[in-house]
Amino acid sequence: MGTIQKNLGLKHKYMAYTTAAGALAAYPKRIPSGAVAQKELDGVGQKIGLKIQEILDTGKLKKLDQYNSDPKIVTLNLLCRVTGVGPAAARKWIDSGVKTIEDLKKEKLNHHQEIGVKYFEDFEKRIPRSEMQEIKNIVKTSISQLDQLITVKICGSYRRGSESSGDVDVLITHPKFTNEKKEQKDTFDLIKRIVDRLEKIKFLTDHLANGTQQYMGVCKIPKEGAIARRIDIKLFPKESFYTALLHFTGSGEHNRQLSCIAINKGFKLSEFSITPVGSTGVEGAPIPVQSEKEIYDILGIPFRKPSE
DNA sequence: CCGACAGCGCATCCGC
DNA sequence: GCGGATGCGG
DNA sequence: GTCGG
Repeated sequence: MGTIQKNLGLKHKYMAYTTAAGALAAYPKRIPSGAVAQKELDGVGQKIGLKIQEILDTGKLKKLDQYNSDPKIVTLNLLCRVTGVGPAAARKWIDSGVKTIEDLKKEKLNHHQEIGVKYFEDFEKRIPRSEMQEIKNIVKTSISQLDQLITVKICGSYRRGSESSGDVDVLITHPKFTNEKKEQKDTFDLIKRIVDRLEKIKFLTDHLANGTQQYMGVCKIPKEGAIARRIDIKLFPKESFYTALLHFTGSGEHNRQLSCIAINKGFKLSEFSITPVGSTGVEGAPIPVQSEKEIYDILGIPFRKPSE
């Protein structure tokens, strides 16, 4: 239900379904009824409570079956799997008769969508940890040849120790790239130089977005039969690096927990900084941190490695 | 009853 | 050509 | 869709 709401353009309903599902999954006991679910679980209200009851009673959900038997919804869900295609573009094409990915190839697409269609199958394949390690080696080696001072971290589920990942999330920083010198970022142009280099060795094959702070593109291990992978490279000023590292290592659930703890203890934690928040709600200057552990220390909770 | 639900970088579109 | 709005992604 | 002001 959540995915459908998202593809319809109702992203907050999507969030509502996602949190409700998360609460349900995290609940240690069996839920005997929709009413109990609504009472016990944060994020489950009347409507979802009734849906839970229906599933308990009948084993299915009428509303969901209705959606799944609606050809427009089925096509919507298909088209939205293409990266670069969202609710607005999908709706437009469905109205003009597009039904399949093959149909989509004949439409006028922007660059991002062209790449999305080109690698449609590849992008849905998981990346085994062994391949992530190969990718990490290529990226690290190549970047260190460019400038030894650049710090490179592969984040996401890989950093948490997962046996497979959905994409490659690379975080970088440089001691000379600070908030103060950020204004010169266009001349500094670290990302562009890195992208050039990785392109030259045939690692990056296509680009989706190529800015001064953020790159999104496609990479392949340069060997026969390799699968195309989505890769992001993000540059953070050194003051923000460890909060960013924490944030992009996740998980999303872990981020929400930390954020909640931070608020309770009078801080605000984001990917950019950790700041004190006074009782009046006024936000203070960011607290400098030089490791992830220091952030845990500030929050007064024991440090847990990403893999925990 | 009604707004928040994160905020932002990049590509592209739109109006001028 | 330019500034702002929109779509999209993570 | 859910929560909270």
